[in-house]
Amino acid sequence: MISGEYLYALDEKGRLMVPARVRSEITGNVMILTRGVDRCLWLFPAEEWRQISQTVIATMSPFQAKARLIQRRILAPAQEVEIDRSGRIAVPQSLRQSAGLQKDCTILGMVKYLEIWDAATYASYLEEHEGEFKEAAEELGGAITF
Amino acid sequence: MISGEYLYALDEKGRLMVPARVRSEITGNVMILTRGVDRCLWLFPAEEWRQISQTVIATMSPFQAKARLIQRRILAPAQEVEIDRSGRIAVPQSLRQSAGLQKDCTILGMVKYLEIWDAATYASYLEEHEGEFKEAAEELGGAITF
DNA sequence: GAATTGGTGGGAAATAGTGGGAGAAACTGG
DNA sequence: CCAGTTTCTCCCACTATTTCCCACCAATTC
Repeated sequence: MISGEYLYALDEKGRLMVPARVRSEITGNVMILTRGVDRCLWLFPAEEWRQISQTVIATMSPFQAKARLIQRRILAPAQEVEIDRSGRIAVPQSLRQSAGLQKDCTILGMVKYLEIWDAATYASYLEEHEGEFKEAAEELGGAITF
Repeated sequence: MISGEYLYALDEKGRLMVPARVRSEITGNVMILTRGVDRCLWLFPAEEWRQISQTVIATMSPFQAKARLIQRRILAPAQEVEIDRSGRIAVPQSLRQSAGLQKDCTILGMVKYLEIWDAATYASYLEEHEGEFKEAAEELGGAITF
């Protein structure tokens, strides 16, 4: 169960901390980094990624346009990254660029995976979508009570 | 499992790097290069190509127009290319032209094969299809949950 | 305040990528 | 069929990047 909201800075070699809390929850020191659906990166524990990518691949043919699109946008950018002795990963140039990562990054625990956002981008995303969030909350309200 | 998104430049002799990560995943130093379905080239490990082309051929008759078309468009342009000691392939003029490769090329790992795009062409492809991608992702949501 | 854990920076070796030279092969015109 | 020219292929040398490791600083705990 990965959660928490963290702030770390990319260093000059493009490395980023994986929160200690998260490191202690996963097995091994290899994770999978790929583009997320919004302007962020997704960081998966290897096993979670295996399951998701298998599910996606199983429904895909290179001869169908939609399948190619999903594959190019989610599966293709995926790279294995190794957590070094200090608990950091190297974020490849291409991924840094696609999520617009500058220096400060917000890392979000999304239960089964992590999201990596440029801190400023994430702040404005939250602001812009606050209204939409409240609508979504209303909808859920019908199904969920405490 | 070939993945990753890479940026390399065609040099003046028309040569292009095969990413080191990919080279370490395949056996031998011969690959098959052909035209892809969108404005890109497909680069297959020899063994994968053998399987795919066999499958395609098996379902094709030279007496059917569609079959001839697929064969002309995908099978016919295929060429063996050799990876040199520095890890590059020479991209033949005709294929370079058909994918509109200028200088900077984006290479995509598509699990079983690679795609080679002109970097600018690929960037605009992604932009143009981002909306469509998000719709497709919503649909996937039905199939994939945690 | 000493010891442990978490985070940052940077040096050095290994690996990856780039450019270009030289010989081989292919093409062209006489 | 041959000589001149161009293109291709193979290989090597240089440069840039990445990776690995260690030292240090900060924060927390005992």
